Amino acid sequence: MTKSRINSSDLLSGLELMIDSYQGKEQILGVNLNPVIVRLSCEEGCVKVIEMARRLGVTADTVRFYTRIKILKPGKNKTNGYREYSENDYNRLRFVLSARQLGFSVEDIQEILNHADKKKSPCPTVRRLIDQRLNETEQRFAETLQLRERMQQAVVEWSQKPDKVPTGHMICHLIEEFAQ
Amino acid sequence: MTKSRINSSDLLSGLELMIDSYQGKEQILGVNLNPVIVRLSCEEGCVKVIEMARRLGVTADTVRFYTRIKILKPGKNKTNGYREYSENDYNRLRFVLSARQLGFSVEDIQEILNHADKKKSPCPTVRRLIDQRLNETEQRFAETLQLRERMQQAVVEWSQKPDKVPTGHMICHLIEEFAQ
DNA sequence: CTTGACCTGTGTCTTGGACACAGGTGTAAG
DNA sequence: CTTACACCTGTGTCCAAGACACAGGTCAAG
Repeated sequence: MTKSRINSSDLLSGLELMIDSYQGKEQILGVNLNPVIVRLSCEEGCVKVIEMARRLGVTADTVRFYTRIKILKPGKNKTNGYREYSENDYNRLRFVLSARQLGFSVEDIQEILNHADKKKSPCPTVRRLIDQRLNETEQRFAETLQLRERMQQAVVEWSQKPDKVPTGHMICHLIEEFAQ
Repeated sequence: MTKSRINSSDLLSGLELMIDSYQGKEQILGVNLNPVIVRLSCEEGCVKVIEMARRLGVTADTVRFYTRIKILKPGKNKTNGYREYSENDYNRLRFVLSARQLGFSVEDIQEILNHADKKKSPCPTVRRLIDQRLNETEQRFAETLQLRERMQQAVVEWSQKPDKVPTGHMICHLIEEFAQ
C-alpha cells in the first residue's frame, strides 16, 4: 500500500504541527530531528500514548479511553504492538476535548464524528445536540442553585441550634426539623 | 393462617400510625391502636415494599436499594419471605430522604445513622459533613454556571455562522472556532 | 386453574474516565 | 549480560444512586 509510504517531510511537518500547538520550545529541538531516523523508528505517526496525552494536557488513561471506544484509531507497530497516534488522531482528540468543554457527551461526539467521517456537515447535529445539552445544563444549574441555597440556609439555622441525642422517633433534629 | 386474615381496621390504624408520626400528632390517635390486633395482622410492622415506597413518594426500587445496603432492616415474614417494614424503618427512610435533600451522600447518611444507632449525637458529624458537601456543591455550582455561560455563548455565536463540511484538519468549525 | 399483581434475590447498566494487574518491550547502567 | 526501570499492551473493575431486568415464588380474584 502507498499508505505506508509516507513522505518524511510530511511526517516532520505533522510532528512540528503537533509540537508547536503544544507549547513552545520544542521548535528548537525540532530542527534536530532527522527525518530518516524518524522514519526508521516508526512507520506512520510516531506518537505513543503518553506523548499524545502530554501534548494535549490529559492523562494517558484518557487517551487510552478514547482509543478503547474507537474515537481514536491509532496504527499499530507490527513489531512491538505499540499504538502509533497520527496527526489525524491528534486533531480528533483536540476536537473531542473542545467538544467536552462545551458540554457534549462522549456519545454526542461519536455521533458528530460519524457525520464528519462521511464528509457530511456535522453542524445541524451539533446545533440540535447543544440545544438539548443546554436544556439539561439549565436544569442541573437550577437544581444545584437550589441545593446550594438549601444547604447554606441549613448551616445558618443550625448555627443557632444545640446538638441533641437521638430519640425513638428523631434521628437528628437538625436535619428533621429543617423543613422546606 | 391468621396472617393472611388482615383486619382492615388494623391496616388502617397501621397506616394512621405512620402517617401521624410523620406529622407529629400521633399521640392523639395512639389511643386508638389496639396492640393485640396489630400483632395479629403482622408480627411487627405491616408494610410491604411497594406500600412503603408509596407513602414516602419514592419507587419500590429505592426502598429495595436502601434495604440492600442495610440502611433499612425490615423483618421477614417466615412463611413467604416478604419483607415487613416497621414504623422505625419508615422513620429512617423519611430521615434518609430529608438528608438526601440536603446534599448528604448515602455514605454520609450511613455514618450519621451509625452514630444515632449507638445513641450518640450525630450532630457534630452532621455539621462537619455539611461543610464538606457545601464546599463541593459550591464548586459544582461554579462549574455548572461557567459551562452554562459557555454553552449559551456558543449558541449565540453559532446562530450567525453557516454550516460547513469538514476538511482535513477541521471537523466542525463551530466547535473548533469557539475559542475560550 | 389461571391471570395478574406483587414479592424475592441477584446481576447488570448508567458517565467518563481512573486505577489495577499481568505480562511484554526498550534502553541505559552496572 | 543482567538488571532496573519506565513504558507499553489488553482487560477488568470501580465510582453514585438508584433503575431495570430476570427467574422464580406468592397470593387474591374471577
